[in-house]
Amino acid sequence: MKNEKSMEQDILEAAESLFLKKGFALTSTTMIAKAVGCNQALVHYYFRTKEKLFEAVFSLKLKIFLSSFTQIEERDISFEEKLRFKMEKHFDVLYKNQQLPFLILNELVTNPARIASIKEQIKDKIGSVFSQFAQELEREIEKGNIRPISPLDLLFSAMSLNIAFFILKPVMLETLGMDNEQFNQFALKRKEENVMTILNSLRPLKG
Amino acid sequence: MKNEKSMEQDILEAAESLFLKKGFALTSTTMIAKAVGCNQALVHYYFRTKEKLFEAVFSLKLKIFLSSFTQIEERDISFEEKLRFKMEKHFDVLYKNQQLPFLILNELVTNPARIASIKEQIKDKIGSVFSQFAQELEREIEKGNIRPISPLDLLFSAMSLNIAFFILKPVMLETLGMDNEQFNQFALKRKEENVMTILNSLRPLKG
DNA sequence: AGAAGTATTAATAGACCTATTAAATAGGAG
DNA sequence: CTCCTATTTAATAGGTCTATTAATACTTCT
Repeated sequence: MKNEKSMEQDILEAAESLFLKKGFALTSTTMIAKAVGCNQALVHYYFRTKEKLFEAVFSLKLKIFLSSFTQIEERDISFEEKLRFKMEKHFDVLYKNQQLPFLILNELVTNPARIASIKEQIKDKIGSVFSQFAQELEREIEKGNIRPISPLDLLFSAMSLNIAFFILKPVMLETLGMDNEQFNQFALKRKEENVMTILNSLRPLKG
Repeated sequence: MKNEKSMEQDILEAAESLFLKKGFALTSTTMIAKAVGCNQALVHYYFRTKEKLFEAVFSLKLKIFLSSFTQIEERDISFEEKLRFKMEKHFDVLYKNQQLPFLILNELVTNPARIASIKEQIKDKIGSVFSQFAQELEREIEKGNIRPISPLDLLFSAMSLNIAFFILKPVMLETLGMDNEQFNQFALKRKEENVMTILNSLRPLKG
């Protein structure tokens, strides 16, 4: 009947859930243990320190989060279509990990030391993906299909719209009086709206 | 020689700075006292509890933050111009209070109870401003000057671009290896880029 | 100067947290 | 059954935090 997976896995999952909800500082190993239903010392037995446990959770989540960027679209489709797919993929990943952006930001702000390790994980992959993206964008601009814009600005705008939506979720729930179901409903529309906003904004200026 | 303002004011300011940097949970009254150079008990003497001290800081900051929305543009200018001014104002307020979005979000996530009081402060003003905005937008869409879009979506997109820029500041500093000066430089360009992105995206679809 | 009030400090209670240690228990191999 | 190892628990040291209390310094008024 019971979850026979292993205590270690249970602890990891409880930790993940709590870290995502509360962040590192507000989650205690005592709370994690209580959530699992085991002794608090056991948390330390498996992961030695709270810090190490957090890293186990965090690096896993970070990989998921970055996957939406690093995947290269292989099919032979237009730049705009590629951009659309990337944004949709990005949005989907966020949708499935709604608290993740907050967690990342929270740790970035409160414990910037942690950024160093992130940087390493990101650098290589992102670098090459970005330069390819920049190249393709450049070409489109030259062809006059797209208004002049720096690749960084474009990437930033696209990411901002998606990320902000989930970051601002708690604001929305409260101020608009939504529940989770309504929010998810809204998210479906919002995904398309974000894509539209970016694609429209890229149209060349005059004619 | 010394700052003669009053200890109370000093404490408030130190608290503000620390709360903005670290958030509520990671700021201790001991740290605040140390920053001011007074005894820790004094912090409690003036503000009774850490919670009350935080509220003093927070509600003040919140008013500043909301001011960019609630101000109505009086001049007789086009809808697009109004939108441009509002976005620029919004961006400016964020620029002057760069850590504020994070603080608000942080407290919203970790202590949602606090949202209740925010809601009250927001509701009346925002409500009327929003409905006027919606009305004007509706008219522009009917005239064919702007593609169909819900006022909520538009507001959200505009806010998202601005807020995300400052929320993501720590990510940028690290991954792009910027310093504060470079970030501020980038912000100037980014303000215009955000406005452009929104305005361009609003152009009617076909012709 | 001295009394009365305010501002500030030192000391500490009580709660909770992390991490460690040592002891209890379970389950398999011989 | 017995030993061995891995898992789990109880107990606790040592730290930090908030809040309170009692004592001291500083003002002001007479």
